[in-house]
Amino acid sequence: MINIPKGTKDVLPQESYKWQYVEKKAREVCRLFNFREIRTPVFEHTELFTRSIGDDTDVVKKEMYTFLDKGGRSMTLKPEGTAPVARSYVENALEAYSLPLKMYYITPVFRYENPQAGRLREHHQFGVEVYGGDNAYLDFEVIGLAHKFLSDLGVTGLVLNLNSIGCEKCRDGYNKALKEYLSSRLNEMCPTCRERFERNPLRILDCKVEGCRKIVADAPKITDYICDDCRAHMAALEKLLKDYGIEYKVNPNIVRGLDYYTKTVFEFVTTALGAQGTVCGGGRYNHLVESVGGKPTPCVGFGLGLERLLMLLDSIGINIEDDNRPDIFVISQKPDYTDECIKIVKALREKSVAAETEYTGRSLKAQFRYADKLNARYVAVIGESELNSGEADIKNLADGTAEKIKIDKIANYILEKRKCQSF
RNA sequence: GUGGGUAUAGCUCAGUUGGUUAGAGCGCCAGAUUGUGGCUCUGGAGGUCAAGAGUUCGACUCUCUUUACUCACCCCA
Repeated sequence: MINIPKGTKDVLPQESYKWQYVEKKAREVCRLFNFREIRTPVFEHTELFTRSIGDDTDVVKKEMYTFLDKGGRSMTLKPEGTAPVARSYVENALEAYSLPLKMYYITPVFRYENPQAGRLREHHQFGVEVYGGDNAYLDFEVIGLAHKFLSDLGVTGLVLNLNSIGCEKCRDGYNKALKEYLSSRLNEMCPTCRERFERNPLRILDCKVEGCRKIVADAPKITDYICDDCRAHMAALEKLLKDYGIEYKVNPNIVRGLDYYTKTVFEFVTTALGAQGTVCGGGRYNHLVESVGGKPTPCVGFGLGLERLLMLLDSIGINIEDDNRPDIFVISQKPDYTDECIKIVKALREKSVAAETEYTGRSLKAQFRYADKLNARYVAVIGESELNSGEADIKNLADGTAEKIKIDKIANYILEKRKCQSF
């Protein structure tokens, strides 16, 4: 017996409709906002990620699925969706199209981590990217898209956390101030924070250890150090969010784990999923394109975890309709009529009616039960009398009513019903 | 990488101080006077009790090891 690899999940036939629904909603909202889909490979040259995400991040240091291909090249399964888009943008000279260029993707991503609630080794992200444009309107466009997507799905209880981590200029100054403040209390802090002090002091702001949190509470705030330009950017974004009624909370402690972020960072967070509450995270990355060899091009985008979103929909109790079901199940009264049933079903399918029948010669009752399990809308029994008269009872399984219809008119009957009941 | 928890039927779980043939509910299959589903009733299939070793006359039950899963830390979606 071979098991599924740790941290991965099958999407089974009885639940795939939920994925299809969410993906369809994502594509719809992207169409409304004029974002076009981009698809990139599942694996890339390892260097793409080390250069863009940053050598020093956890993702690159310990979470990548990296392997040598048969030509001895180092390849990595994509741990996130943004860097491959940047690579493609540069490689295909997408700047030649009108900017800003707005793109989205739905893709699996891979990180070698220990799984837990809301965290997998393979998960799926819906993400959007805007290339070319540094003003807050575009940040707002991206956040607004996420907001509309989530609220169209009926998601409640998410809080939009917002912060600015400044550009490199202000971040340098802030890092200096932060380290100065922390250096005297370093021995009171947890071992990981002591390590972070050298590597990435910003991250200490995010520590959950009680002692560290107390120290961090009085630490200098990034908001006091960001430059006029970054400050104005943040203010403009906040004004837009207020003007359009999108609630948010400024959270000076949110820091993202990928080095390419500048200025705006944001997360949509819930408390309903256990420890992993970030459903959607994103921000601005104005130097990403340069880091993969392109011209300076400001960008903004987000990634949204589909597994976490589905978990959230489930916990809220949002009911998604399963529309993967037959319009009609054609029952063979006796196994003798299987050929006739197959013929009828074929004709129905030609007319765009989803039709199913019995192949294994089961009893009438078993076929009814099966049709019921499949959630078929209608059922027709085909036997001697039907074949003689050319008419069959079309039974509505939901309410048990039936109408006598000519067999060659069944498709019309169902298409007519579909029009009024919109299925 | 580090901690805690769990492992018995397809699923959710019972299983007495160690004792003979390991149970229930749901699901699946089949019947309930021979051409009509859902509800009800009856019957059936389905388990190396995670694996290995040990203690014992005897282990699902006790001990050890391994593995898997799970939750949490770190970090992220």
